[in-house]
Amino acid sequence: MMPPTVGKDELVDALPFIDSPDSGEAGMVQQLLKKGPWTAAEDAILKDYVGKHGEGNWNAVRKNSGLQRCGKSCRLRWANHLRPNLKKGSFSLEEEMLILQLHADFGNKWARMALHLPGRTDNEIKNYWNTRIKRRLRAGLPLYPLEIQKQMSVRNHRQGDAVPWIDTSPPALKSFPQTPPLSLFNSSTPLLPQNPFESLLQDTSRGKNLSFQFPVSPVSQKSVFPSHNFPSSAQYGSGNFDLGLLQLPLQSPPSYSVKMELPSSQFFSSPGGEQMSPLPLGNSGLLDALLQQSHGVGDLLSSKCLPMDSFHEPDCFRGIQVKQEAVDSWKQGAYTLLGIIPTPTTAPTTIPPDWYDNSSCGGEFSNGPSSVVTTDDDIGLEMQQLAHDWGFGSCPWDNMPGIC
DNA sequence: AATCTGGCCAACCGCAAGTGG
DNA sequence: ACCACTTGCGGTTGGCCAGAT
Repeated sequence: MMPPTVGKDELVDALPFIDSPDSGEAGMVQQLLKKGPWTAAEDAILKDYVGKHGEGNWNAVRKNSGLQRCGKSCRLRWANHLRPNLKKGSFSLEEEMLILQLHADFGNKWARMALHLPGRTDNEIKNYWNTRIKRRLRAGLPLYPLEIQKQMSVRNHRQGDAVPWIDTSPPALKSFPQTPPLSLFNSSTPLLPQNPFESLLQDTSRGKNLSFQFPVSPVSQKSVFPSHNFPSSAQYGSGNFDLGLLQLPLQSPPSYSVKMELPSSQFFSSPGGEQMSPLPLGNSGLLDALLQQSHGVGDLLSSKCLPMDSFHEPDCFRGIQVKQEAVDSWKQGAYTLLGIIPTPTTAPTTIPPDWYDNSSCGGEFSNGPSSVVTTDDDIGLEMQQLAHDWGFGSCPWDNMPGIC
């Protein structure tokens, strides 16, 4: 195998501060090429040269100007520091927001981003971003403000292409809140005393601590994520159970995930879901979905997909139903919460077959734009057990493609 | 006062694409 | 088509500085 070709400049670059061969001609006089910070004198020489000869042909700069710098170094110095109309100083707020948007659009395409920021260089933008990333990752904050995440989600879903993946790894549990628990089935009490996603709506790009609150069964006082920390449905027991408020640091909401592994019961107030406290529609797909699911329960009841009895206990549900309206918002990039994995404690329930057709075991079932959101990754196994308990010889969905 | 740490930034490095002989 | 060279890009490194310890 032939060794890779190495450009002259790279040879030069590999030998800092020492003599290096010039221009490939054998026996040429060795020239000393300097590295490191540029001096004002060198800048002046480069400026003068480019002023007379224009940009480009950077190796000629070295040859003709007397500068002891390689062509690459000259080009970089000119592009980043000497060329006219360069902006210096910190990025303005507008520039920062534009960078966020551009990064969401392009990813780490610094040069492309720089085209949209007159006077700024790719190196500047890259440095800004890298610094920002480190800072926010350290702080456990999402890289993008919610609004941009939503836009990414919309775009990603429409285009079906990959976008820079946001780490949705489980946030570490920081603390249990002191909020008095709510009774889930106290009809006079809204399920959610406040919009738990309110903080999500804040601009998080400027260092605000981002967190949100999900009501969660105290039985499972471990963590909303990861899902396997949740107890199985049996552990919820029956009848009323209280919700605690679990405060989670949010690294980033899923950008376009169709899988939100949350305890389904947290979203259910009472049969029909009418007591779900109103949440602002349109601020996020998740909010939309929450609204939709609250309606969806009622629709499920009315369509008799599930027996009424199923709704008498919170532990009937292992998933969240969101009706067709949610599909529309999903098509616009909203998070998907569609479908339900019913696990009634008393009777088997027919799951409409078109609700699932692929996806992985338990965690997610989907049907085109729809998706079933489940509470834990073991649901497939649980469902098999339920099928057994319900008297099926085998799990009725065993033969469904993609369902294990 | 000395040391440590993190932020910031300029510059370097390696690779790939483009170009011309 | 091949090769040498140039150019551009994105990742990484290292030095400087300020604030914290």
